Amino acid sequence: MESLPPPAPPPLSDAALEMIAARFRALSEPLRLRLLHLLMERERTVGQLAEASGSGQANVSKHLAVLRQGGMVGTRKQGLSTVCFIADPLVKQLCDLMCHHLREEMTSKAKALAFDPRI
Amino acid sequence: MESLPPPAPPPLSDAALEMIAARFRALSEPLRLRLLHLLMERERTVGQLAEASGSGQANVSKHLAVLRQGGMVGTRKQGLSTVCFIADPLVKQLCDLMCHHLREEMTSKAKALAFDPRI
DNA sequence: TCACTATATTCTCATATAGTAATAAATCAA
DNA sequence: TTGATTTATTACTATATGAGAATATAGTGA
Repeated sequence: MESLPPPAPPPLSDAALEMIAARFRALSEPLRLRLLHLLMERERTVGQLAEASGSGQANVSKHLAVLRQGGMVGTRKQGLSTVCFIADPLVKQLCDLMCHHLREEMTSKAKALAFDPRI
Repeated sequence: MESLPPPAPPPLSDAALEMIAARFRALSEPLRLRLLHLLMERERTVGQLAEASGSGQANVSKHLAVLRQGGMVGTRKQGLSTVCFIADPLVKQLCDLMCHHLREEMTSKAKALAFDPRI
């Protein structure tokens, strides 16, 4: 069983690390996070995402391809349009965790500033 | 309380998205994940991480700088050495979640293959 | 069939990043 | 001080990636 120190993490092959890294990489672009955020609200077509995000159609389409390949976004054809939706609820958990991470760091930095407010 | 549709996500500024993306980006490299994985086992010096990861010293040092800047790894000087450690337990949660995400996709793909084992 | 529309793809360019080698900086021992 | 050791930094190269323009593809309707 586990002894006192941190439970030993399971071994991880290079291939597994590469796959995990690829998924984090899919979440490492602001525009892709913006698209995911918009999709958490409701399903949208590619065109709607382009307009709502303020980015070009080609660019949005390419970023959506990355998210689709990462298993985070799904699509279905509806007439001419491509309707996009969040395919994996884990995406929201990941982003929430990261937001929490960020918030913690910001508040700790704010505290540090409060101790020395000469800037 | 919550109504039926997905709870509306809070608004997110471009600046916030950029910061979140930067943190995911820090986790988007296989070598950095390898370093984190080694550090989950126990604290290690830069040199130990270089040897254990099989990468060069300069490269490991640069990747550690990224992880430190992302608030994921902390360091302290101990004589000549720099001892590195996981600074934020959230890192493990994030990686566990992503592993889970990956595992789900793999098993679903495996099932898909099992339905048509002609390859 | 012929436009028209929505999306995907390709091409090109600029920028970012990983890796390595060389070097600088800091610490310890003799 | 001199020399050895550990880490950080810099310079360089190769590759990856984001953005936009142009084009291709496919569905829709006249």
